[in-house]
Amino acid sequence: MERCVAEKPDQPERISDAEQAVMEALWQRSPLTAQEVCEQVCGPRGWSLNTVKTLLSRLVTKQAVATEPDGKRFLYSPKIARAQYVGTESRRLVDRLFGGRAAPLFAHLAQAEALTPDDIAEIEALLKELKS
Amino acid sequence: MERCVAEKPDQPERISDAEQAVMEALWQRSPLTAQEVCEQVCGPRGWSLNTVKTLLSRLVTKQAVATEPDGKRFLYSPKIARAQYVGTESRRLVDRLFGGRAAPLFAHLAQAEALTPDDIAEIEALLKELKS
DNA sequence: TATTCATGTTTACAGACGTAGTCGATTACG
DNA sequence: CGTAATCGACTACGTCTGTAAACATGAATA
Repeated sequence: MERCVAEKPDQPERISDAEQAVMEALWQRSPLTAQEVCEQVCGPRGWSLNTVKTLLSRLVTKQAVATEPDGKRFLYSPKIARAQYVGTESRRLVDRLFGGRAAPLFAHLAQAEALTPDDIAEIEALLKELKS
Repeated sequence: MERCVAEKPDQPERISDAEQAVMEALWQRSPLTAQEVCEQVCGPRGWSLNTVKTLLSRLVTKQAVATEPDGKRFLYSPKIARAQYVGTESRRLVDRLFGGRAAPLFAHLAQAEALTPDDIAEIEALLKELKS
């Protein structure tokens, strides 16, 4: 009887810090096996393959990555785009810290000398484009 | 013998989401009693006074708020400035998501129509100032 | 075929977090 | 003085995270 199992607009489960590292690997290239993901991240983070496998399955549960069987193993690929992730995360920050307005964030970055002259130039260019 | 107990540059403990709500109250006005903090936040978040008290003590442990005894109760005040908190948090985001460069964050916000014309005007003004 | 290897699945476990109840001391009130 | 209200301290407990070990299973190999 297929009773409505799909609850669509399930706001995407948060992706944790460690999980993000795995996502980054997949966003860079995919599909990958757990092994291959490990090759990308185990070194830098000092993780074991097991850790990566755990993170991958959690990400599958969270619907953030998809699996496709390939012989005895799985190939993993991201199911959400990096841009989307970046979007919700930065929005979260802007909401939490700046009452939802982006200008104060910008002001803060500027003040905190977090903006290099290059950044500033780049942003100016963007602004010009926005106004056209 | 005073064996180096002070470990100074103890990178400031993360402040959680719920804890931040308490901090916001204290940043707005301080010192406050637990009671008063609750008056600010319990309503909106549907918390009990106990919850606030727990959060306050966790914040004290984290060295994020200071206590000053006042008769039988305590007065709480922030020990870290909001600007500092905002600073580390936004830096975290920029690092995690944009490889530490602020321009891409800006670009993203712009693209995601998260920038109102007002924002844009404001940012232009800021830029002008930065360049002077 | 018996063993080893690779791989996904299950279980583990400590620490952080959200949310709050309980306890013990102090104070205020009747 | 006895009792209720207040307040901080301690305890609780389920979930999420970081990090992995143990297990099951099928494939490769000796």
